[in-house]
Amino acid sequence: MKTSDITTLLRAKGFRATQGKIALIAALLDSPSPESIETLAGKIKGALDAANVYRSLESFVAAGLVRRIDLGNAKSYYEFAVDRKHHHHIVCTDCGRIEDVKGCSEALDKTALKASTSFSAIQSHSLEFFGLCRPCTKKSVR
Amino acid sequence: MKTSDITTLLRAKGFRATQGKIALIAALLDSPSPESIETLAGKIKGALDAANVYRSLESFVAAGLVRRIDLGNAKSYYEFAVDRKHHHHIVCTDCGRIEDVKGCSEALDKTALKASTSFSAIQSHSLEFFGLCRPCTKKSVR
DNA sequence: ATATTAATGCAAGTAGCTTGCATTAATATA
DNA sequence: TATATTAATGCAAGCTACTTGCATTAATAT
Ligand SMILES: [Mn+2]
Ligand SMILES: [Mn+2]
Ligand SMILES: [Zn+2]
Ligand SMILES: [Zn+2]
Repeated sequence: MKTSDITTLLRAKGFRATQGKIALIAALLDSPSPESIETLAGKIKGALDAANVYRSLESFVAAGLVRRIDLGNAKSYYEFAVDRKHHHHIVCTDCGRIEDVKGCSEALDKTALKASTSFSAIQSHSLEFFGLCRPCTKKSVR
Repeated sequence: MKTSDITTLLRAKGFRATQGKIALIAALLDSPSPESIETLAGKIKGALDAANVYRSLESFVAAGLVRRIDLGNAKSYYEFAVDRKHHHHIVCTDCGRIEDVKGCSEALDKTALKASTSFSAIQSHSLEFFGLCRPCTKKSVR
């Protein structure tokens, strides 16, 4: 995706195409897996200060450009969402590596709702796996 | 579960049966769904100060007495784990109500691991649903 | 009863995130 | 192209959830 496309995307959602927001979207596009705010801030090298990295990411989530991922470790992670379907992740408990787990059984929400006694609708879910990646498995055997 | 049983349980895991730890376990036993630390601290009325509520809960998790649940909202929730199987939760996005979702398809981990290119094992997963409970659905229609 | 040491209370510190506000820069308008 | 408008920004201060250090206390072992 070129800078001009990012500009178009931002304007389509009502944002101004600022240096900071363009750099942030570019950094997210550059990442194959969800990135921490710290990492994203590093990638954009001061194009936005910390407070505005937070502000911009949340505004992107509200606009549907980006997804916030919760990996159970107190930090928020973000991934680009446009034309990228809902999916899940595996996190290595040793080194932190994150891999996409493509796809999602449609039945999950239905089954959970059917089993529920007090809920009338399920809007979303979060499913994250925790395990050991091959490099870390080798390390621990060594 | 009586106080004497809690004492036995704590000692079996190498803990001393202190007033604070007994009160904390009792509070957890009293809760049908995961509780926030703030709520637990309230329930034990000063039997432990805040720092030791954190310390004790984490030591219980390490000992397998308690599970930490992540509901995507920056806080940790805890639920009693002994003789209570792995399961999931639905959270009401409006009022915060939490309900257990019993059971878990064994296939989840297997499917994810099979699809993965760089992981050799999956140890656990977190699956939480977000939706609207009946009372809140009614409220929003009104 | 006494010794040992896990557990505790208190205070200070940290990480991740939020908010207020004056200034700046992106866009709209002339 | 110049000017007006206001979204976006930088900076500073503040907040919440949580952690850590350490002297004291109380649960258990002897
Ligand atoms: Mn992903
Ligand atoms: Mn539960
Ligand atoms: Zn899914
Ligand atoms: Zn499960």
